[in-house]
Amino acid sequence: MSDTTLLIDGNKLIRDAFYAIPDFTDADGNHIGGIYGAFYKIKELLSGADGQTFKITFDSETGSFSKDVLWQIGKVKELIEKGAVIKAGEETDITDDVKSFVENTLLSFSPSGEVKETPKFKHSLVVTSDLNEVEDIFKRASESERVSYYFAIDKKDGAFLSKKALGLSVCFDETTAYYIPVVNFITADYLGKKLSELSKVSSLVTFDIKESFCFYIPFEIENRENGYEDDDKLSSSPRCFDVLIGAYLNNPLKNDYEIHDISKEYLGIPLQKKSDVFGKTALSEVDENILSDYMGKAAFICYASSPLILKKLSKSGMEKLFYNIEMPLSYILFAMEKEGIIAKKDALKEYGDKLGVRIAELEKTIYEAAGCEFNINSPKQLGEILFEKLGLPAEKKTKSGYSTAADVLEKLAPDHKVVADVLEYRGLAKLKSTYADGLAAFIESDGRIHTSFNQTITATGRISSTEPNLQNIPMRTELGRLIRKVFVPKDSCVFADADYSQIELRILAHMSEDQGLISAYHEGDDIHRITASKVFHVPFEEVTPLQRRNAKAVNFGIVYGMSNYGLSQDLSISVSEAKEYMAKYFDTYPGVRTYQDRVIQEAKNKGYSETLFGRRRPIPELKAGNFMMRQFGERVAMNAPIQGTAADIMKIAMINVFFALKKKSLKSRLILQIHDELVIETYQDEEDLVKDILVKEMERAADLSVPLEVDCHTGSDWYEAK
DNA sequence: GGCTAATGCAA
DNA sequence: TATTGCATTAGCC
Repeated sequence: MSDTTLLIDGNKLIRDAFYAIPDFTDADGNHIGGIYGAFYKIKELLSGADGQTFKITFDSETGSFSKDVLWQIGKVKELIEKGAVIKAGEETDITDDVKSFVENTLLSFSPSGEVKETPKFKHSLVVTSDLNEVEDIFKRASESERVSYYFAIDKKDGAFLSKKALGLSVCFDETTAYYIPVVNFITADYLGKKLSELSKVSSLVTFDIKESFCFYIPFEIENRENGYEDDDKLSSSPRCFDVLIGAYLNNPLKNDYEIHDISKEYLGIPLQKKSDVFGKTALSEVDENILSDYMGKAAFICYASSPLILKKLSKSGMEKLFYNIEMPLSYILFAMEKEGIIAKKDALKEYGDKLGVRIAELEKTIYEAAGCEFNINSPKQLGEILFEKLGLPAEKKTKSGYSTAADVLEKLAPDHKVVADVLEYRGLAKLKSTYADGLAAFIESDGRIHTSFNQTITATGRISSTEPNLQNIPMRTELGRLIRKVFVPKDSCVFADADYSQIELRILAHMSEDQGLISAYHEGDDIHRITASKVFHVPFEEVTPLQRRNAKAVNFGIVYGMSNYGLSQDLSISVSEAKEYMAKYFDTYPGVRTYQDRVIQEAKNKGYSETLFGRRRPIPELKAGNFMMRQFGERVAMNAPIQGTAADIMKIAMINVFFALKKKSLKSRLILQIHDELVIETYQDEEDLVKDILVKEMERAADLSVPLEVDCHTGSDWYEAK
């Protein structure tokens, strides 16, 4: 019997159909090409299999299927169930009933009425590694105003130093994409040189340009010496264009933009996700045809989408933000990643071992107090031990059980030694796993850590840092802060560390135009003390430490759009006291309240908030039905312009500093950015010049109604320099 | 192995 | 019931 049974793998059938035929969407915009294609294929199969039985199954691996495909698989299952003449997973006779069910289902998806065909790739692909042909491709490309390219890059374990180019795709009109594998005479070096030349005469477009800077430097960067300029005079000359950065500025809320997202959003063309095409295979192991096909499509997408992305940027007034800040910054971030920072492996190990000893002691003590061994790192187990076995007073807080968060345990610690021990254990375990052991794993063959600075992640415009995150190295506790001693400059160098003094509050002063706040910044540098003096009506000299601390908390809270409750938690006071502080604050600085009301109203009207430099953050929460969501939206509306403007200013400062170093032909290099702080690995004989550049360029990055102030220190490690 | 929740580090 | 992030561990599927 089995040799006459027609076996159909439903999952594969639908996925293949999804990518094989022109896609259709229904009235709701759902992709249904896979459903249509699958039924079409079934119809074909059945018509040639009279007298046999058939069996359709849906049990093959679906883990790597895209959401669109999975959704369609679900729909097909639903349709089959509804039809009731085919049972999935069971042998079925090919009857007229079955045939007409398939036929009718197919007809219901016919591309008429509410069903419309979506756009598709039109280009043809040319693959060549022939030197003459490649030369010809670049020659013809150089006659085009706009040329897109995309590198196939292999990276071992994400290590920065292991990056290798496998090939390059190029596209300069909508008819053809080229893929040039790296073989023989076509080296990564050669391709880089061709791109460098090309960048003099054509605007180069790609996706995630930071990844390609290790193969070439665009002419506009190579040739540049001046810092940030607030103009658009360069619009007629060739400029690089990163579709990823453009798409991010247009929608900074989207999590990870990938090429298929750009394709879908701007061209309407569905493309398989990179991970669906290549899985976990290293790119160097991938089938050449599959690779070149994907690469060609990537170049085509960059070429075709860039004008649309630019148009949207212009419409939103973000063209200058894009060309004058984000694009040059991208190169600077690359240069910082490439430079990296030395981390002393032995010192890290020693530090970790020391922690390990104390951790083991604490473990023992805690097990004794608990009367049994358990996993202290598991909040579930810890909660059960503390609040059930030992019967401590519990605040049931989390979805899954007791909260064992630090603020809960801190209240119990004075009365219960075991809780104090748990807190100490937690602190040390954190330092060991995340920092001592965690950082050591990222030290590469040059003894340095090369973090990734991500430019297209945050909703507000900040940079983020990953693998490892060098923007959250401990600072507040002495033990944690000691980690910074393992970060050291190379021979003949020191670190210069410069940070803005309260940049966000100064931006608030500027944007709110509150005269009290503005004059406070002209009066002196201890803004918290000044605020305390004004809020509590006491002479500046008589402000108590408590008053200053409270004023500081309010100053910080205001930037986040804080509530009475939030302040009360932060200061461990009652909500009514917190309310009083807030009221006094707003009496002192009435412009701040007016400003907050204004930005909330504007965000409600426009649907987004905006920085001084035109960066937008959409706030859909403001239209939510849920009160809490709307409240959140209001806090975001108050915070985003401030945090975002601070990010803009820092980016401008980085461009100023980078090109000032270059103009003066200094050897010192920017290596870290921590939101309001820059670190330069500084040659000793350049120390004074570098400090001067840092302070001057950061302070002149924006012209506000209050001065921007920068503190700068040097030291022989990061601990000392900060 | 992929995903989420809880936790805690930074500005 | 404070803004923006990222990494780790457990624990579940």
